Amino acid sequence: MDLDQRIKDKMMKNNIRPSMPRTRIYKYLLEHRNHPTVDTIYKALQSELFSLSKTTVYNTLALFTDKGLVRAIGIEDKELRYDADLHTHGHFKCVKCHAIFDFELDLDTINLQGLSQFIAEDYHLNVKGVCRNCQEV
Amino acid sequence: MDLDQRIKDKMMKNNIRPSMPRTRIYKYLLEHRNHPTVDTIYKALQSELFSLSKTTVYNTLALFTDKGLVRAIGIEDKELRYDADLHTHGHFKCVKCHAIFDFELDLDTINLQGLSQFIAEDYHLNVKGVCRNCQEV
DNA sequence: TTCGTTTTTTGTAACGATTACAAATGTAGA
DNA sequence: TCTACATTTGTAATCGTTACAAAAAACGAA
Repeated sequence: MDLDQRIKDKMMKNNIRPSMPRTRIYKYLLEHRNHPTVDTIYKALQSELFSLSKTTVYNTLALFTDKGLVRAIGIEDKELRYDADLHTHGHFKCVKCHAIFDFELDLDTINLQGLSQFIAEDYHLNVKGVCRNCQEV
Repeated sequence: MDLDQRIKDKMMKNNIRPSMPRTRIYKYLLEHRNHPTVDTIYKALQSELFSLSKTTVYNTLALFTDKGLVRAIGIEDKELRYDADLHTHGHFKCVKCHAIFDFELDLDTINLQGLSQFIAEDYHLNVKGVCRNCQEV
């Protein structure tokens, strides 16, 4: 089964009608793991979806987030970024070059006794600092 | 030494001139650990600082954050919240009542091998879910 | 103290990401 | 095809935040 078909199946399984903008946006997120912003996605897809509206990108990402297809990551910027990678991982933001990196994270190793009173649904570990490249300068 | 004096000392130690708005804002943060927003602080202090400007609150909090007196926490909202509690802890946001809770967190228990390439300066663990009160409904 | 300089505060205007909303378009089923 | 519903679109509004320059306050030297 090819990628486009898998994307459609995934969407239908989550009660999302696989319209053209939606499948393109989801495909873009699957193929670009660099945590794009709404604007990045919008600009990238304009050439293939002539009439695409930015509102559609917003609507679609809100829908995806709601249905659990993607995660919104807000790491100190004012604009949200989106991530189709659902496996547990943290985000590192370099304060010098502003790039965002994924890093491996094993939630099981964390002592989360402090959360015993809560029903936790979603974990976001955001770390800021200096990335490898920027350390050399 | 009384609180006001300790606040002034703390500020001067961090190269922050202890002006009236600054000391009041810092004091407010020390006495209100519920992660207030800029607007909350602004409204609360208006009665005692007649001419206070919202810009001053923004400026002051940016300065405090820069000097390491407070931490800005951005937990999925568009507006930042501020926390004068510098001891390591996580933030839990209830998706039902939108309240934000602190929870104890031992960073040493986390396997952060994935960060070995980076120089980490700042950790933010944000968890979303349902708080104790909202579970009962 | 007084003058001149620097820092801080203030108010207004601008910015930018996001949302509201209603019209237009597309889609599915009878 | 017709009808009902879902989706997309464009524009306008919202709202937290920032830019900026003027006003006010604090400081240091003479």
